[in-house]
Amino acid sequence: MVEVSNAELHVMQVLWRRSPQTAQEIVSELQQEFDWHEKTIKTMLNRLTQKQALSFTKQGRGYLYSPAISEQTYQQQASKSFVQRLFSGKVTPLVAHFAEKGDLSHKDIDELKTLIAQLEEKRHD
Amino acid sequence: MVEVSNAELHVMQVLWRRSPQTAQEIVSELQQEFDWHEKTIKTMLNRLTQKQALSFTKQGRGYLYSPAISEQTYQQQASKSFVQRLFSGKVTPLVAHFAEKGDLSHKDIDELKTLIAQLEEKRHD
DNA sequence: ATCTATTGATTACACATGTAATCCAATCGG
DNA sequence: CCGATTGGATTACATGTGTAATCAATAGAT
Repeated sequence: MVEVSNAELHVMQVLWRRSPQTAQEIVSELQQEFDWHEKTIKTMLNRLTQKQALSFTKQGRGYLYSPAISEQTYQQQASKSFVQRLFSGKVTPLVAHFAEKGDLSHKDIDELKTLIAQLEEKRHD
Repeated sequence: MVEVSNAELHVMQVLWRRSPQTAQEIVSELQQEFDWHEKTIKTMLNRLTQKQALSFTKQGRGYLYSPAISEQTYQQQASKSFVQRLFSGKVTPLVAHFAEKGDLSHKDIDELKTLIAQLEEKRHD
């Protein structure tokens, strides 16, 4: 599994939202949200390409960057390993924690309910 | 928030299961599962006490270690920050990923259903 | 009482990460 | 054409982590 660090994840997220983008575009977008130096972001771009989390094509002077792994895939792998580590692979206790702390809105609960209903549907096979 | 590393988490988990325990007991238990040198485990005990994730009381030659943070608390904090990072704080998409990959058993689905039902109950307040 | 084994403390060392600065080649403005 | 700028590559450096080895004090064994 490609290991993306905390800070690097923010870079990935920019490119998951829109790609391909030039370094300069990525830098601008990230600097709206984070107090990162341009050089810092370049370093992360470099490391991410080395890890093959990003790919790029040459465009004039520089590169056009794109994600080399999809957000879906990353989320799935990361979620699975997280839930494995903390909850022995069971996702329900995690949801329960959110519930206990009142971190679930009515909307969240409704969405979960819908999701569960769909799962119950599907399990008739 | 107390930051517990990956390897250190396994040490915490041993003490969450049973505490207090001596270093020797912890080492024995961990070595059943991991190929870690005694010295390695001692280092982790040391770092965890420095981080105040573990506390200890003197007992003869050595220490008796105990968790200084509860598993509940740790799980809650870690879950929240994980879901924040990857899913903007929404837990439903995470569950959906598990669902999609068929990583939810019938039992999991039933448990989730029960949990949701309880939440719906409670929201009449 | 002395030697030895054990325990926590300190030190070690490579790799990852956060956070840049510097270097070098290509490009753009004049 | 030439100097300034820009982009990626390389280097830097502190801190965290995985994985121990060494040190020093103490408790047992003889």
